[in-house]
Amino acid sequence: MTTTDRPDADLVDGVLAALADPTRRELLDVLSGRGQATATTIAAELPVSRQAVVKHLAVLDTAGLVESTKVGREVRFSVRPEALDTTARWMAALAADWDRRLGRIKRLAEAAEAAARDA
Amino acid sequence: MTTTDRPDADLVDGVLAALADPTRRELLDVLSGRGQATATTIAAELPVSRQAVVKHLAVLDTAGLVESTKVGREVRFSVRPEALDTTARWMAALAADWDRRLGRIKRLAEAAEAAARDA
DNA sequence: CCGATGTGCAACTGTCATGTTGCACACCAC
DNA sequence: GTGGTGTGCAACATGACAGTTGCACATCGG
Repeated sequence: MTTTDRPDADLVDGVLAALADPTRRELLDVLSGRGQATATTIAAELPVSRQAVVKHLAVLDTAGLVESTKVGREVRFSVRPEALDTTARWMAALAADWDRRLGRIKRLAEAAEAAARDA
Repeated sequence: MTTTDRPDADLVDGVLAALADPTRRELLDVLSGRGQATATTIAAELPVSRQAVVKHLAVLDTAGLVESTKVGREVRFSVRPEALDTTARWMAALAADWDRRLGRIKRLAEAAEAAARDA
């Protein structure tokens, strides 16, 4: 069960890449707090230009972390938890996998030590 | 409960930044499979040089995802699940938070619609 | 129709991370 | 000691990305 074998590898890849940027995480905080917001609105609360926000939102959209709706001449964005949830589960499974393997290694080491004692 | 308020913000930041790189994730797969490995050993299984692996391991070490032990003239690395587990929990909590807020927004919207119907 | 506001697109710059190569140094076995 | 193997350090090229600015286009209110 390696990382790349999992079917949602692409999804996880996108989410991790998106969340790696602190500005994007802050942006998501603002957005999740408002429920709905446009790029212009969000930019007013962040130390970056509107265009920077637009680009970040594009990345987040590709990653499936936000969705957009056109209302008249403005585009309202909102948060989408599914991809985040999937990635969280992936990560928890990976951590459990590491734990399992470490336990196995440890048992093997102990067995080898016991064998060495007997020799 | 915003993202940056959480006490392990630095830890999460490091882990996310580290896991954002596909090569590092592949490296971690190799390492978790072997239990123990040196930079040279890992580089033999990846399409990058030993020096590249060394740099990646440095990042992973800073993020708390691996630990190193000097044995003679070689440095053996192994995986460390704690930081990964913490980040997984952080992410699950964030997803739950988004869900909660979306539910609240939805209820407010329905209430507003009902009020508009009455008017 | 017309000014105002919001959005989309494109070019440009600076910066940072990845990956490489070359060399010096430390350690193990014989 | 000596050759081989493993590691550390430094300089360098390069590619990706964040962020900015400027301008064109669409849309709403009066």
